Amino acid sequence: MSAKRTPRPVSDDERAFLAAYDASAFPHPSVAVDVATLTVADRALRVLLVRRGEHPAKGRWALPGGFVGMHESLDDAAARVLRTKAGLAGIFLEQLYTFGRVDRDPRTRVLSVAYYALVDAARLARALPDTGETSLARLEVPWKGDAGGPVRAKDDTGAALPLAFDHAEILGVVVRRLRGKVDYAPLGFQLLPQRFTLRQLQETHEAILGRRLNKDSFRRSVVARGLVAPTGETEKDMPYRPAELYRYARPEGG
Amino acid sequence: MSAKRTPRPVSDDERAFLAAYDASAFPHPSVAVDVATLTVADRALRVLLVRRGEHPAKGRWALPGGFVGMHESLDDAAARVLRTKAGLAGIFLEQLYTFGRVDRDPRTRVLSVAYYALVDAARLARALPDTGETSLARLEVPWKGDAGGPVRAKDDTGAALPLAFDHAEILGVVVRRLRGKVDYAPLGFQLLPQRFTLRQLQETHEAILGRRLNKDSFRRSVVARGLVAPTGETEKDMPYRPAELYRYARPEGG
DNA sequence: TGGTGTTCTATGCGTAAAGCATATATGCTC
DNA sequence: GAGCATATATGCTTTACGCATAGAACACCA
Repeated sequence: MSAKRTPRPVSDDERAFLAAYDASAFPHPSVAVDVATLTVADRALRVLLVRRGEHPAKGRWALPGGFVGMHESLDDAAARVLRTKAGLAGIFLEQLYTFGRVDRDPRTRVLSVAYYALVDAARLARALPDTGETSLARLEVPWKGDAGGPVRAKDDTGAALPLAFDHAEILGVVVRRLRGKVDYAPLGFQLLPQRFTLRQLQETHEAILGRRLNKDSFRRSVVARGLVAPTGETEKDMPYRPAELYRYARPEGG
Repeated sequence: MSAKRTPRPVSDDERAFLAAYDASAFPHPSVAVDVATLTVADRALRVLLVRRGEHPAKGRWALPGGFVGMHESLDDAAARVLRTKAGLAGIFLEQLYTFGRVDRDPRTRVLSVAYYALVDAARLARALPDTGETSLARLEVPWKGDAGGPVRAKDDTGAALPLAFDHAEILGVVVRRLRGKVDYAPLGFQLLPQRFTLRQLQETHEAILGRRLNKDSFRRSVVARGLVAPTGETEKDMPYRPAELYRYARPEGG
């Protein structure tokens, strides 16, 4: 979304209008960004949650978030949240949806512009201090067509984590978005290290989609579309035949 | 997005926090909604624009919009704009994307939550008074892959209409969204009257996609997926063999 | 009244892709 | 070197898509 600013001639008339404009003439909702940082580990889709130490919803689990400053763009605000609250920078980050129910925050009217980020599991594990105040929750979303609705996040013991605000709804939207995009957008590569096997890529897609895929069809489709390029290397220390390592290849014109 | 509000137990501790909370502690961006109302006429995708009578961007063409009130949801605000500025109610309306560049409005920091609405051309023509202050601009968007970027809106003489703010960018996003969704979401039906011929449906899809489709494949795919049901009626007063009229049929489980 | 023109609708066929099964290859362990 | 688990390659079947052809329905016109 990096659009160039196109300077526009401003008349004296308009200049006078702008000088007289009172931005605080009537109250506006507050605006926050919330970032769902996703990864795939143990064949499951996971999301980074932080335990809230402050009111409201103190003690519950929530997506990292923060209010939007007056002089930063939405994309910049989301990147700032991701950097300061998860220690991650330079990874895939895209706007998801804006949640605007009137009573979604008990403090006051707060809109949430939700973003989602994709990282490979190893990098996320390195970035995260294991303080107990963060969790990499499993997202288990049955297929059930397009119905959607909120999602349950579980820790590794299988216990459901209580989520703050409408964050369960946000997670439902993000999973459906990923499922819709994974077939044509290079999402899986963002969830893997630079070199990966085709099996890893397939398992990543399966974790997103919540269902198994046909092995041969998946491999043929991926290589026929030129999405991946072989590196010549193979994985190491496998107790069976090692697979070739591939890398992401932009399909023509990168 | 009609999520049920789930009441949550509130502790005395939290009650005290909420009572002391100062919502105006620091400045927030203003929030507006802008609605792109789309239809298909003369085999072309068209969007409803209004000429701005006030600063800023006075005299330029813009999407109908308005600020979000403190006590209305985003969806409600978009429906209100659509009702009061275009005289339309009860039609397809969905959130598109939120635009948050810092300098996108010269007055002050204004975020725009963009929505798009779909109507059939006859209904839109009935709702619109022909005052010269509104325009049903053609959207001509070449295919050029996924690159995107701003879009040009033209009136029926082919003259380009100058757009206010970043509304050309919004139109670019909405066209790409429609192109991505039309294959699997029931968008075309929203742009047609209740009864329509398969040819009309195909031309609607072609207008959205900006390219021609294969007639036989389109018909087979649509009927095989059970998206449409024949009504038994046929069109009338055609100078050639009239086609059967169909209606939208929810694919299983409606 | 019957021919002409245009579009609708149905059918068949060749190609491409997807799903599925089978066979061979490779590297580790014992 | 035998056994094992997985990778990789090949072939077959089913399904969808693009394209061409043929008959059907209606208005128009001589």
